[in-house]
Amino acid sequence: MVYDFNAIEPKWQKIWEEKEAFKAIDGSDKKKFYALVEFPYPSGAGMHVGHIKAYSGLEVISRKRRMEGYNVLFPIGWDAFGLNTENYAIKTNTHPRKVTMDNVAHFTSQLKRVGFSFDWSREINTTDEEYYKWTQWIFLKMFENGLAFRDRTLVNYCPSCKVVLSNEDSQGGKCDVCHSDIVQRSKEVWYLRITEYADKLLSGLDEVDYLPNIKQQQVNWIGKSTGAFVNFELSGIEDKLRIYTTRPDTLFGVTFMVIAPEHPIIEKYSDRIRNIDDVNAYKAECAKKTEFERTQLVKDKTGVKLEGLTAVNPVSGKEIPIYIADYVMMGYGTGAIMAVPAHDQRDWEFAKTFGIDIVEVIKGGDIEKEAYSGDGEMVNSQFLNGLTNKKDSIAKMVEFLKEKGIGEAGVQFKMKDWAFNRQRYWGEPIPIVHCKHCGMVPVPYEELPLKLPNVENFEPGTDGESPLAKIESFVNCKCPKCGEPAKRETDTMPQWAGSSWYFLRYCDPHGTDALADKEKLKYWMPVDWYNGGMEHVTRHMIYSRFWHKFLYDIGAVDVDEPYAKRTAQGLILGPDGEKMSKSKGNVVDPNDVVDVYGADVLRTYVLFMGDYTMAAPWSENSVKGCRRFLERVWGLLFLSRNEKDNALETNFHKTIKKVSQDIEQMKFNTAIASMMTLLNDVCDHGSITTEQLGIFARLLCPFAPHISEEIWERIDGKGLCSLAKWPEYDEAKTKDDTVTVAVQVNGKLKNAIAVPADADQSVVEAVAKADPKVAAAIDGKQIVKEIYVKNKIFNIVVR
RNA sequence: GCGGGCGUGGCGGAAUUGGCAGACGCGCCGGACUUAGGAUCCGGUGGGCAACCGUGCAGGUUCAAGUCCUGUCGCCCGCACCA
Repeated sequence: MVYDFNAIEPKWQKIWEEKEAFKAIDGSDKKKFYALVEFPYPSGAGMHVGHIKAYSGLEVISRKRRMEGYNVLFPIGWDAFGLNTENYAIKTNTHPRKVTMDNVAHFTSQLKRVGFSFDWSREINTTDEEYYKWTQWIFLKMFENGLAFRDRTLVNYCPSCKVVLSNEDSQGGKCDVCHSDIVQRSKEVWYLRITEYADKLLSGLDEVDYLPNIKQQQVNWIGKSTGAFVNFELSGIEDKLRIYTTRPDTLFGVTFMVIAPEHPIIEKYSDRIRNIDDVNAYKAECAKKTEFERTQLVKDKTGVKLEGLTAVNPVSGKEIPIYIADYVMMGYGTGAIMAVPAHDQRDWEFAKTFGIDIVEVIKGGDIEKEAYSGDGEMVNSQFLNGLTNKKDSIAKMVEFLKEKGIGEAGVQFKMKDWAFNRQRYWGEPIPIVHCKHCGMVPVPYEELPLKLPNVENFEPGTDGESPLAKIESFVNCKCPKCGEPAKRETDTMPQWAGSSWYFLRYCDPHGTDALADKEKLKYWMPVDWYNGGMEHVTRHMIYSRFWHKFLYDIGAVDVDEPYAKRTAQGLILGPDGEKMSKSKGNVVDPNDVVDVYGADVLRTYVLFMGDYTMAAPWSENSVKGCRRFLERVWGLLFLSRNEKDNALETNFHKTIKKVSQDIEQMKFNTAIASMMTLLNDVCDHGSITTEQLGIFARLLCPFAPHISEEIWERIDGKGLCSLAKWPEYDEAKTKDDTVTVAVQVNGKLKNAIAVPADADQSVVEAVAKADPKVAAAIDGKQIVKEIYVKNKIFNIVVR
């Protein structure tokens, strides 16, 4: 009988929904398990199979946990604010809210067809007023605590999207949304002081179980470095030039200073700088380039010497020149460096270009050829001379600097504060009022949510001005503090705001008194297992950990790290091996696969196609292989049923063990492979017991739940297969009675022999030597050594 | 330049972490059943007639190496003049 997925899959999806089979129960006595997948951004393109793979991992684990008796929270929602929706809305002249609703409907139908075991009763949407009320609430708390502030600096600006982007959103100098080149411009915008949490974000990694590469990437992004700040005196001026260095021990080798073109000291002492015209010309040239260009194009060192402004090396007392050069960035450290050409390649190149002295202070390299950055004996460094350990020499120098009051130890982070703003319509309004008398005044908590006005024209302004600025009724308001006429902030929050706390809302999606009820949070948090894409590791993952740590500090949540465990799936590449993209036309729509093969085949294939954490190309032929597998599983129902036969007992116990263990390690491909092997064994054997069929259905259920339910029902399994008890194995019964032992002579395989399991060496030896091939190989030779690894290998070394 | 990862049949990928390389699937070859097969079932399938040779390449350690060590080449991802 043919397996009709078109009838069976919707049947079970309906039953699960009616029975609320996957509903998470707040405060249940059962052990809780909170599985989180990254909620999708409902774009107009719909889901592609990559989404299905991303959710299928924890789908399998959640289903297994339920069968193991856990109270599982496996929620889903919509990260629906954002530029893509808004751009699409503008293009099609539809309101973003309408676009969002349509996209959510489309995504929902796609997800439901696949049969994911989400608790749909907890569905959330970041654009709901009752949701973004709390996003605004958190923002106000940050404002109250000095973590949200405005500043005028150079910002990353996307001329195409017409918005300011954070560092995280403009990685590689490209806009994350439209991939246009980023330009830098000076603008006053909102920031979140994430750098204040840099150390906590770093040390928190010690207590969580993230895949090592995920941790490493966050460590690199945070980019902590330890070193020292040193204040250099300027000849004839009271002011000091403050620098940051990781190698204060090389201070005796400093022969010049370099400051960033934007360094304020230039303007301050412009009357002293004799060649100020040249300097300004250089500055102007640098300003034309983006920071990206300045850093990306590693080319010849350029710069201009400041005539009339010099510094003094605080340890040698020598007067040294100051240059401006674009290889020093205003955005890192103090925007000024002490240059040690002998031991820093960039400084070395600069010194060579400008004919500056190169003084060796660490022995070990050839500083004529290149800078030497390795370890070695300190020379030309007075009280450091003779030290060979970097740690010692740094410590000694820092101590000296501190004693003399010219410097102190310090740390720097590569991570910068989070530019938290969009000059766009489709985002959470920032709940701040600008008052002439009172300055920036927060919208009172009881007035939240500050609703996004419903307007016809939401096109962005021409010069980085938010569309909200055009809406008089929104902009003009009364100051909450003094009551005088005031103006509302018109920037909205960036894409990442709503997703920075959504996992908390799932714990209490309909609560009205707090972002989530304290008791419910206590029960569900932290997230036990979070899976998502590598592309979010240095964006969403960092942002949400930051918000959560802040909420912990103000007592809104009880644990400081939100995610106990984090894994990441690999991409699904197109059939051509390229990354799936609309422009390449290699995107596979899950609906098309479900239409032809059914949901179970799709689910099984995305997990069978390769290592879950690695990229793998889509292959329609391999999809067919999974269909064949499931159809043969279906055939088990019609195989002869011999209830007394336990010939395959070992095979079943082995498979239960393998599947159980592999799922925990996300080795879904080998879990499925072992079920295929078992199926082959059963088919070869020609009969199965009802109990065994029940075991098979339950093992398969997390992967292919529809067919499993149907089989379960037809063999009169009790209740839903999805909630039936996960099969257990008996370790003793996973062992075969006889095992094959490979026999080698001098490490070369001669034959394989069958011996009783756990046989002694004497037994194996006797059987091995009786084997003709082995006997021939050792005939007339002297046996030097015999190595026996139980149940595996017997190696005879002869001479 | 820094950080992370990968390299195994025609293809996707396995290999209990040092113990029979190529599980499982795809594809391919042969056969059966068929009016038909791009359906299904059965058998075969790393290379070589063979001894043997085979995990990017070259060494090394070991009774034994895809796995460990040294060197080297290639590819992918992230960050990038970070002082």
